[in-house]
Amino acid sequence: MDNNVEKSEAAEKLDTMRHSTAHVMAEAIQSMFPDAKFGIGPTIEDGFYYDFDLSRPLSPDDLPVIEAKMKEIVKGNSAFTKTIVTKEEARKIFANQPYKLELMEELPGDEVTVYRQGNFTDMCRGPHLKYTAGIKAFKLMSIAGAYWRGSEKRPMLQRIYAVAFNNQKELDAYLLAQEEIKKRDHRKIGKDLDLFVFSDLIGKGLPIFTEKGSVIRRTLERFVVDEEIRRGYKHIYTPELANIDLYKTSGHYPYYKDTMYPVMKVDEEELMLRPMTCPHHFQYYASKPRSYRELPFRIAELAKQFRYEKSGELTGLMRVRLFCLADAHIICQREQAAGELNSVLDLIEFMAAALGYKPGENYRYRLSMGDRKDEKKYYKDDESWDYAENVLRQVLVQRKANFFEASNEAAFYGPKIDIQMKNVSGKEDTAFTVQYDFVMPKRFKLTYIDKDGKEKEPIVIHRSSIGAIERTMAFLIERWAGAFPVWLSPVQVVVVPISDTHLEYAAKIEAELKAMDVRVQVDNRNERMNQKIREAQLQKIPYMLVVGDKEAADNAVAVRLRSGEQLPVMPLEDFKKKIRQMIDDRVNELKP
RNA sequence: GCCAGCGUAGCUCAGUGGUAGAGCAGCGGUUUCGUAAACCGUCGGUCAAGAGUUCGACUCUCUUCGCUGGCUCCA
Repeated sequence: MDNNVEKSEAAEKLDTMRHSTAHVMAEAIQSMFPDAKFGIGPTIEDGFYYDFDLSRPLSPDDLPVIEAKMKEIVKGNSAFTKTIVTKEEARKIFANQPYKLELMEELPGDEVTVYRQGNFTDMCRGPHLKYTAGIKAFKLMSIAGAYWRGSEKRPMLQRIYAVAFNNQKELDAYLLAQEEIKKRDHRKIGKDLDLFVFSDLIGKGLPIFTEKGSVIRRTLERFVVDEEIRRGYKHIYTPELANIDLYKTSGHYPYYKDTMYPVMKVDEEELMLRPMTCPHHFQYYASKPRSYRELPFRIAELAKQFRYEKSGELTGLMRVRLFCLADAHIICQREQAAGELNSVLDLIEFMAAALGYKPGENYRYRLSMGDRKDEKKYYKDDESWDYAENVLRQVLVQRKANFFEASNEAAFYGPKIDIQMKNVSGKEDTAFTVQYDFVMPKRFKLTYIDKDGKEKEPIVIHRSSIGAIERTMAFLIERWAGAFPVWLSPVQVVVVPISDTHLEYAAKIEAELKAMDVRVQVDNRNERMNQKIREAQLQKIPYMLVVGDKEAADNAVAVRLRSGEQLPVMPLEDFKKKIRQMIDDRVNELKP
């Protein structure tokens, strides 16, 4: 407990120092650009940023100059002084600072606090250090454009991102850690391990999965389909192209227009590439009258979806323009919702565990609520919203799930539970999602005949078990830094014959492992064993079987793990049994 | 899409107004090897594309395309 309090005090001190560093950066900017207009300069994880409106664009070459100026200011050791002024006075002080004025007018009360150091004055809640010399170790990292107040319709300011720490050692450690993080980037590993590529002729945001990448993808897809069928889903195929009226009926069209590809006119029809699967699945449900006995009606599909993403939003496999969602829609009675939600979360947790994700550590739940006041964005039906939000929350609470709530993150048709995962650079993204929907059944007039013979309206749960395959692969690559669990490894075993005389025995091993569906290769190139081992290591192949005279004579294998560890020589039959079991059990360790 | 930066061989990178370089990979040999790089030879680039400035452009300017970091958006 005490430890925690101390920690949070230390964190607060660090936060104050970072915020003061932001002011010093602003002062440096002011000295270089006397007519600079200042936006906001908050602290963020590891540091801070500040937004400026300047007479010319900043270039990365400016950063060292600004940094030097900042160091001068720190050395000058001027005091941070706090004054409370009336808004009337503040309007005079910030007469040339339109952004500050805009912010001030929105603050409650008649007074604002103003901090000054040197000849720089800023409107700021504080707190700040006493003197600039309290600033220890910082580094300006990058410049970026950022819309004022996050709105595309407002001017774009120039933002400088910076990090700051208590001492140089911590800063160095941070920078080193950043280097390590870059090495895990799925785009780099995707290239190194030859998992996916892009072609300018095909188009941006449209990846090609190489043979190796396709092995991973196929393995994931089979895993999902098999597991879902086992859990009572009907796995189906629906068209990736549909009449525009389908999305007008669903109500998606007005919300999704901007992310849908343009209409294709074919004869008298207007067709669209689908941006989502739900309406397709509803058409299957609606193909004939349904009984309450058929509910919950669980429809699943590995569904390709097409969404126009702005070019600047595309990132490797993380964000693409065509993705394959492990999608499903559960049509059920309202009273069945809690039970179904629990099964869905069971499935999701099962899948996540198989991929090596631990709840709380690698992912957390976000209960995403709607903003009832925003009637343009969310369907109006307070009773249904209340019911749905309560069911979702109750399920999470009862499961003792690690979750937090977020407002204004729901779908237009209902609240949802998002499974939030951090990518390698700490950016959190929605990996999977579970949505409660009380709108679509009305739109599509979905019904079932209840016990009493009357038609009733079901609700729908939209859910994804492992999300979009592309994004999930991106997360997986970064999670394992390319050293995938055996069951996912594109090549599971490489046989390394010591010399040409062992090629025959190597081929025999290959044939036997292949016969039991193990992904195996013999490295029969004219290279030295060391070279072959090195390359297998770099390719992160889990098992290397080194075979020479001894092994051939005993029908044995010397097993080297990609960790570098060497297992005692074992009979080939033993290795076969072991690896088969490792794959079947989807074990995340290599050592049997 | 917006702001800034980057784009040299399959990969990693050097070169900065005077007709393009290295290592690895590839290919051809030699070598037959006990746990992370054998040796020799050789192929490979209209320096992202197009236009302009210049006696001359990979190098300077503009446009387009792609990528990166952000913003906006998102599975």
